[in-house]
Amino acid sequence: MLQLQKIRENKDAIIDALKKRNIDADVMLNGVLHLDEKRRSLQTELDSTLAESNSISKEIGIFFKNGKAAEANELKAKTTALKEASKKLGDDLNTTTEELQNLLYQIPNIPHESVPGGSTDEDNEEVFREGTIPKLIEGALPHWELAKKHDIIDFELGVKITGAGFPVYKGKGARLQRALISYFLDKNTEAGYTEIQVPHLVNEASGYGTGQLPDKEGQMYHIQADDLYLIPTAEVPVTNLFRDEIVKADDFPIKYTGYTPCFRREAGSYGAHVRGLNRLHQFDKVELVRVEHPNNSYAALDGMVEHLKNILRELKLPFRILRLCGGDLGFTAALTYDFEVFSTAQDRWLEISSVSNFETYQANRLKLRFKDENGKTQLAHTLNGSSLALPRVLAGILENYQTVDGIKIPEVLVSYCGFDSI
RNA sequence: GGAGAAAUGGCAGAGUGGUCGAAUGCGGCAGUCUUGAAAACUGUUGAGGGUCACACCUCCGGGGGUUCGAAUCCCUCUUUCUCCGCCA
Repeated sequence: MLQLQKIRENKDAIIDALKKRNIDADVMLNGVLHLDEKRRSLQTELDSTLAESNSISKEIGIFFKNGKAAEANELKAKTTALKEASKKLGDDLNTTTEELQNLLYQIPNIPHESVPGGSTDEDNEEVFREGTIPKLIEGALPHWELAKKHDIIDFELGVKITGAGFPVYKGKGARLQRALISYFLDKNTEAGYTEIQVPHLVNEASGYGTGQLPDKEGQMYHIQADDLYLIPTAEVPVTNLFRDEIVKADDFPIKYTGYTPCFRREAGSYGAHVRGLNRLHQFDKVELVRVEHPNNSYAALDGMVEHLKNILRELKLPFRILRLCGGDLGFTAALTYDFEVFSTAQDRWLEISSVSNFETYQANRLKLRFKDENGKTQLAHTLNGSSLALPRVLAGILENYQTVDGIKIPEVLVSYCGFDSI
């Protein structure tokens, strides 16, 4: 959520910046300013009404104490009108505040100045590429064929017990999954991230805190009986640990990593691009979350990018990094880098990580603040990134590492797997 | 799931209808003393709205109510604790 004060001060600059997202925010922002003005004038009016009735109440108290009931009762009569007025003003104020809030929820984050214009993923800007794309053996297979051939992932079995998009990992497939999770967590904790295990279900307030609600209402699984949501990413529970918190400036950098399954309804997905592991309703992911001082958040983002590069180098997977264009940028992000691994057998790039700086956008909703050098409280910056999303890394490994003698396991994973080929 | 108790500032904990945004202690910060530190002493120390700055307003788990006036009384929800039941 954007800060009201910034909208008041920089309306035109914000409208301009939001054009990168291909939206015309003119009407929305004017609506915000109008409601804000209305809210403040109602607040002022209510405050003075309350101030008056407060002081009368005090006088009444004093009269009663001194045994002057007549005078007290005379004053009581005066408060009736004030009470009615403050009730009405209070109701109006609440309505206006709610309208204002709802409007603010609809305005996405301001893209960072480095975000390129554009509307689709084709307009994303490639900023880095590394690794050689391997020449595949004769008759190389896509991962869903390999999974079947070696009986390591069973998609049909998942359909039977749950539905499409819920695969069952078996034998070496399951073990490889577990190996990847351990390997990622180890790399992250070595880099100073604290490992954490969090609930996989969150309440509504957490959904609003990180911005999945109301923007992505239909994309989360919702358990109606208990009004809880299955997490679409560990970002939600981990970042919400800091909801309504005021941290100390010395606490920075705050760095967490956690493994969770992720649940996504993916309503509206279809076609060849969702085959196999490419798009699932349930998948595993190891996540990085950081809370940073505003002065340091972009350095932190760069640090996360470098960290992920190292992991992909160790896995020896060819990858590239994209800076997302305005049209492809997530609702809450100011700047996002996507990491993609090249899937040789599918001849396409697969997104395996998304690393973002949200600046104060999430913090404003979360009320995540810190005391700065002058003892003033101000909003912190939040960041997160996948390190990494399992299924597509798995797909990349299966496809890129296939040989005539089976699938080789990347060297760094052998000790985690306990075998070197499938 | 059943019965009872409770929820107050960073923490502990007082406060049962009126000068209570809240005693006191601890912690934090600043200062005095000290070569320095510790101890001791002094001061200071919640959040949000509003204002150029004050004033002023709101917040004692959430929501609603009673009252001129609510941390305090009533209703409701949530959470925690104790006991019982069930259980990985």
